[in-house]
Amino acid sequence: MNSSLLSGLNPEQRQAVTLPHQSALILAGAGSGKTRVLTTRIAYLISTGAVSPQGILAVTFTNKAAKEMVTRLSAMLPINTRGMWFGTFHGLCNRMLRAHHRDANLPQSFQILDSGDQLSAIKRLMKAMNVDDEKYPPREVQNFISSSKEQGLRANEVEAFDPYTRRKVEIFAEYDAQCQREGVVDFSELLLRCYELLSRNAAIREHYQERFKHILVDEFQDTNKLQYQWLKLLAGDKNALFAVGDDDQSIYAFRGANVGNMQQLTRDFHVENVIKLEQNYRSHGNILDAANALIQNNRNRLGKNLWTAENGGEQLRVYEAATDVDEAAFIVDEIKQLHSEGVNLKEIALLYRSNAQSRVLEHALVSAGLSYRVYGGLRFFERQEIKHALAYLRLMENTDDDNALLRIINFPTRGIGTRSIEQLQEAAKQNNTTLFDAAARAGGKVSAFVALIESLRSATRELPLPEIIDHVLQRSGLIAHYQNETGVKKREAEERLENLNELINAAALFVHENEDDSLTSFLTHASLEAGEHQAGDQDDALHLMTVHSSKGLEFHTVFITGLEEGLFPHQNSQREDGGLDEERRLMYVAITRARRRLYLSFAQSRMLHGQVSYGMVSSFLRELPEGLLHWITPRVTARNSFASSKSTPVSPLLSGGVLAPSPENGRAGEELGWRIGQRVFHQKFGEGVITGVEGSGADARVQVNFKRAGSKWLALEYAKLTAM
DNA sequence: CGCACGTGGTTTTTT
DNA sequence: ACCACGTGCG
Repeated sequence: MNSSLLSGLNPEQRQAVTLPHQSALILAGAGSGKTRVLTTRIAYLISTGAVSPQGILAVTFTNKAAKEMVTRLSAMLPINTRGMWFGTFHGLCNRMLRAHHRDANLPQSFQILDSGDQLSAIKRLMKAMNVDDEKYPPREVQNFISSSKEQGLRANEVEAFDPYTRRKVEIFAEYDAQCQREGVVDFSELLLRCYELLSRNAAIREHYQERFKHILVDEFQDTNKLQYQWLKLLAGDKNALFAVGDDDQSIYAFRGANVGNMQQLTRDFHVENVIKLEQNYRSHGNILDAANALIQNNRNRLGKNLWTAENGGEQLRVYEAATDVDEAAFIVDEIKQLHSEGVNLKEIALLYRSNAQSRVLEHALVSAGLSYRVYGGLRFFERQEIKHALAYLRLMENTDDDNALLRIINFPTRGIGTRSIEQLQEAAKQNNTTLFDAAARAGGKVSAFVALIESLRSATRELPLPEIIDHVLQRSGLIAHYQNETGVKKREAEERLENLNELINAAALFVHENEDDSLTSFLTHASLEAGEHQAGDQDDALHLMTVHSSKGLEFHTVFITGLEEGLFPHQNSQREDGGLDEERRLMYVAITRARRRLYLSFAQSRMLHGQVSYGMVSSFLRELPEGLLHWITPRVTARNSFASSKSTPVSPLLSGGVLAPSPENGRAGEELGWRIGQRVFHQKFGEGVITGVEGSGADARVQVNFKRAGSKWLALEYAKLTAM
């Protein structure tokens, strides 16, 4: 065994890496070397001869994480990583389903629907079923279907006690039937179908159980019920399930992640000792102390406390801005300062709770000439022109794919209108065939389309992948279509042409990197790895992203912005069970992204949904120990008195200006000294902010958004309000 | 067919 | 405020 593998590991990491053949739960805090432990464990198992590389199944959630593991493993051991089963849940299920497509009752070249494809399939089906899409919004139906599948439930297993749900179940059943006819599977179907394959087919199940002696799972706290069942099935009663996760970083309950799987695993697999990795190698002490203090407010934690050998470092810098624009201006100033001190822009992240918040920040950054990258936009394989190109390829591969046909039968336009398409759908239904078959029997322009697809197919049969795509792009008319764009759309079309060209490059790269360079394989790749947004790693640019997408990353300096009650924690989270705890975990994730410097900022007012809204400081900020914080803006506890607020700013201590009240509200009640944005205290309701003023004299009323009690209208004559 | 205008919604997201 | 989507007109 290569003993250098273990050098540099702390005792807990070493214990985890060198565990005997048994199932384990590794509770790995932020920055505790989780990925290192996972990959070193694999390297350890292989190099001690405990298992061959083929005997390992390593599962992650993202392709990026899977790639990272392979890269790090091959740096540790000189092994051929090809043929190893490292991948995402979806990727691995896809692999099994391709290998056993007959047993899974799927065509060999089944196609994968991404969420967008799934939604259009559902809309199309609902139209055919005459379902009122006002009463049953397609998105809701989609959620219903996906979340049912993610619980491991088929349509006939979903409990439906009311007519509304029963109808959705009917749509669910029809949808699955439609997918089956068309030879396509959606994301959750990949998992469910694979689970069913393994549970129903003993021979296949035993084959894989025999093979995968060690199953390792990353980000285990993010697994849903179905994923856990799938893992259990593969583990059987002999194999070792090595799960690494952090319950404090569980931020995906809204998409079905079930933290309870961690507890469940310890029971199901008789895990006696949960190994905790609590030493953090990322952040300075004050940052960790803040994170620890915050997360201690959560109930039902498995429990762990991060510590570091580093010193305390700086205090956390807190800034209270008058407006969102001022907040952005402050951030820009600080970034300029940091940059001049030698901190690279790419070592700085601006985090926010919701995407809409990036706008103001971007505006300020553009004006300041600072380069930045926003994460989480439209991804390469999701672009319209790419989806069109792929639809041609998919239809060539599988003519049953009605989704693909409908996308391109009239794009570029070839005179096949809604009427003709309806006739086709009618005919297909009558003869119980696919749209393509129906089209083959039609005449005129429709048959010309069929001929086009046939000719694309025969002309490209012998060509290598990039040339197939090139041919299709040319002959389908896609290229010509975008080349013919003029006027305002010219620029957009040029970009689309570039992307189409990039698709050929992507195919060339794919052929270079993959053994299986078939079209089916490439199409699968396109669905399952929608592609990182852009390369651009070498540019020195700031990172702008939601707190969610920051998970797993780290930066020298982090700005957590918009720390206002209602925004972060988000308003909508209050309604959901355990919602506030999840928001707190989100804040925990945000804090622990920072290595050296952390800024926390909030604004007294910000533009939200086209309206100025007034918020209070986030309760999360109040949960941080004062001693760790350095208030850059003076800490204000008693605000200007009530009489003076008429003509002076809400807070005279603010550096920036103050919001002008909207005219109609500004007059009303103003003579009493109350105005929008004013912070007030009420004996019964506590702290709040005035969000509306109405009437005058004895009739004057104010609307106050109370932190605890919510929004209320109060008659000024009776209510005892004090300015804060 | 394609554009213009109107309407509703607006937390987080990977596969 | 802004965007995505759908309908109706030229």
